[in-house]
Amino acid sequence: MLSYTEENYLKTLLKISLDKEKEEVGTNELASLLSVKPATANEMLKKLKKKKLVDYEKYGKITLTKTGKKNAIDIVRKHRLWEAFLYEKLEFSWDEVHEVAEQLEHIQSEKLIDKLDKFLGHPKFDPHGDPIPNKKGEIKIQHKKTLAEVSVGKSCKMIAVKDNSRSFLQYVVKVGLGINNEIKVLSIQDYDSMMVIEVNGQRSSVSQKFAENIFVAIK
Amino acid sequence: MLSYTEENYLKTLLKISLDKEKEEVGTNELASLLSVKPATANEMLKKLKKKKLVDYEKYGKITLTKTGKKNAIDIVRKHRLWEAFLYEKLEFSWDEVHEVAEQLEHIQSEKLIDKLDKFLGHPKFDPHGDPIPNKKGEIKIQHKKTLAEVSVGKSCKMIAVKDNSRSFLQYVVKVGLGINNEIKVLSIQDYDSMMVIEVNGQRSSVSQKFAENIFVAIK
DNA sequence: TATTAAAGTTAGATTAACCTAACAAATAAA
DNA sequence: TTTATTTGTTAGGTTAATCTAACTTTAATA
Repeated sequence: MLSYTEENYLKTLLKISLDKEKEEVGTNELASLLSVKPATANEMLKKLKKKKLVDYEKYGKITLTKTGKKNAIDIVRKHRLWEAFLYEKLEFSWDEVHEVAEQLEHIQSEKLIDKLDKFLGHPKFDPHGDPIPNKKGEIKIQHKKTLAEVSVGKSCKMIAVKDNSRSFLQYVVKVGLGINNEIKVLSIQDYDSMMVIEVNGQRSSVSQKFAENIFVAIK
Repeated sequence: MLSYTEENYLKTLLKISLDKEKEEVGTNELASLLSVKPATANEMLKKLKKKKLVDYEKYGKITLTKTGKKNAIDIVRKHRLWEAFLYEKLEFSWDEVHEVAEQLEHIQSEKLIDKLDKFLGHPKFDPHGDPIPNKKGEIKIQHKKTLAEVSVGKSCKMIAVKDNSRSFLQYVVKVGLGINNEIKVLSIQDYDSMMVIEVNGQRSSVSQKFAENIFVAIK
């Protein structure tokens, strides 16, 4: 049985390795994502190594073992199923679900998750458009493009967000964006790559940083 | 903000004071209900006193303060709402809901509970027949009789159970009993108060201890 | 390549929640 | 009312997860 804390370390390690193809998981980055000091993360890594959940040598690379990864994926599955529940059944807004799911993902009951999955009709994506792993731990990987890669004059459909932070999501809402919305790229500024986009008739100017955090399907 | 552990102490203190009218909450009993040693409970009591959640003097009585009680009731509210959810929406059986709700009751999100309450249609009772406190912390107290108080030849309706342990609940199910079932008391043994009861045509012999843990409404 | 900067590690301390063992107070029994 | 038993408390120790400060290794840069 894993502690709440151990689960969070595994989850974060998985997130780093998925988010960035570069695969370079470092103690400092891990620590900063978990809001702890590097020394703390280092200690936990030793503990997780002893438990055979990560492969790790002093000053070396950090990778999840097969077991570690399965555990991490299970947590992600729980997180996303809860998000779907909050959004679809309890009328939570898009940018509110993450925080509560951070707590719910640690509830220990296989039966609960199976039943929840069934209750929701076996959803494939969470409210942010991220795929929900199945019980076996398989994830449908969709190699997604970001809004930043769309060229002037083209249209696309928003399918997910990269950043799940509340501040970002609220910004997204403010621009009038949501999952499945059509986005038209009206212009791109050469100098700083600012984009003017149109969503449901609403025009907005967005930064490159913003555009890089919106996943889209190009028509 | 209360820790998981502190919440459990408050909840248990409330349970003791409600279950038994005698009101004698002792360190040992508290400790045993929480599966910790008396020394541990004692330490926590000092901590809760400092936080003004319990009133307590050395060797004296333990009582919840107003704040402590409100906190405890909020946890009970969450617990029972989650039980109702598990039972009604996720098809958990009657005897399975308690354990999972023990975890879910600690999720911190007022909005979540409000939404859940609404989603369930503001239920007044949990699957065991226990009243769900409202948001203000008010509980509909139903001074309930137990099956042990029913006399021979009389009929009654089961409305709740006193003991929420899995073993007891499974026994209840085995006897063919459930909330709202009609029970007829066919005979009571003078010597040891064993009862023969009939439920949906099924006759069973039950001990006094069993009968004392079934709450009923007498017709 | 030698030096500096960044990243990672170790040592020693702290806090919450728990323990055992010894002691003190209150209550019940003789 | 004195003694024995139960109940409650204190002291000192453990573990998980955190910290700061000092140190070491690796990587970057001059």
